Amino acid sequence: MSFSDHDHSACRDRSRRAAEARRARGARLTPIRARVLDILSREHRALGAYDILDVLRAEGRPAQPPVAYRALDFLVAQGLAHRVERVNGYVACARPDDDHAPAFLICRRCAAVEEAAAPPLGDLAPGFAVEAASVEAEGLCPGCADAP
Amino acid sequence: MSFSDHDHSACRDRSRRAAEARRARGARLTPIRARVLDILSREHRALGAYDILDVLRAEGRPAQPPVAYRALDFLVAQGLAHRVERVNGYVACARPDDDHAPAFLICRRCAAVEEAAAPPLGDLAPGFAVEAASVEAEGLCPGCADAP
DNA sequence: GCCGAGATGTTATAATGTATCAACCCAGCG
DNA sequence: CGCTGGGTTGATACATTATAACATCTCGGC
Repeated sequence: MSFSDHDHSACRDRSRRAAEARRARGARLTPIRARVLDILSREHRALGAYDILDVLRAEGRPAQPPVAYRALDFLVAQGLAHRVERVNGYVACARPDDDHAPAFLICRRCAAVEEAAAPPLGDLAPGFAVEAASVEAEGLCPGCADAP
Repeated sequence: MSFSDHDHSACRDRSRRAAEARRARGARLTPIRARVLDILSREHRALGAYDILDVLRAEGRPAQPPVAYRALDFLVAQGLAHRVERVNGYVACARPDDDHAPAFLICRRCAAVEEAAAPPLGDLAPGFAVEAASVEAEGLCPGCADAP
C-alpha cells in the first residue's frame, strides 16, 4: 500500500476512526495523543520522537521529549501505532482494527515503510513464551528499485 | 542452547575458530576485533557498545566509542556477530559457519538471548527487494517462566 | 467540595551512535 | 630499500535517542 499510489486520506481516516473507537471504549485519547497519531498518519514513513517534537513545537505546543515518548507509548499500547526498531521510529498502524502480527518493509532509499502481515513464527525455541515480536526487513521498494 | 545448560567453552571456541578461518581468508582480524568477539562470546546476552567499552577500559585499552562501534561493525559484516535491534546490543553469532537467517529470542527477565533459525519470510510484499531482515521475539525463557 | 488516578509540563541527565581528522601500520611496488 | 596507498587506530567533539524525577493539573466518582 505505502509503496503504491493510493488515496492517503483513507489511511488517515482509518487511524482517526480507530482512535475514536478506542475512546468510546474508555481509552484516554487526549488532544496530544490524537495529534501525535495524526502526525504519524500523514505519511508512510517512520518518524522519530524528535520529528514529532519538531512538529509540535512548530504548532506552539509543549514539546519536551517526554511529551512525544508518552504519547507514542500510549498509541503503541493501544495498537494505533507501531515501533520500527531498525530505525528507532514509529508508524501509524495500517490495520488498527485487526488483531495482527505486523512485519515492516523499510526502503533504505526513500524511507517508506510498509506494514505487511508477518508470517507465523511458530515455535522458534521450545519452551520460550513469546510476548512480543518484531519482523522487519530493509531493502528497496519497487519504486526505488526501478529508479537507479 | 543459551537457555539450557551447556559447555559454554565450546561456544567460545566456535567463535574463535570461525574468526581464525576468516583471517585465513584475508579478513583483518586485528587484536581489538578478536578481543571484542571474545568479550561477546563470553555470554549469551546482548552487550551494548558501552558494555564492551567498559571491559576494554578495565583492561587498559583505548576505549572511546568508535573503538567499539568499529569492531562491532566489522564482526557483523563478517558474520561473526549479530546486532539485536530490540535491545540495541550485539551477540556473538551462534553458527558462524552456516549461511543462515537468524531469529533472536530475548528473555525480558534474565536478558538471555538465544539465536534460532528464522522461518522463511517469503514475499512479504510484492516487488520489495529484501536486503536484510531481523526477526526478534521478546518473552520469558523456560527457566524464567518456571521461577516466578 | 474533595480525593485519587492518570495526564501533563518541565528540568535535567542517561544511553546510544557518528563525524572528523591526524597518526600509524604494513603489503606491494618501483 | 624507500615510497605509497588503503585500511586501521586514537582521539575529540558532537548528534541522536530515551528516561528519571517531580511538581502541577484535570476530571470522574464519592
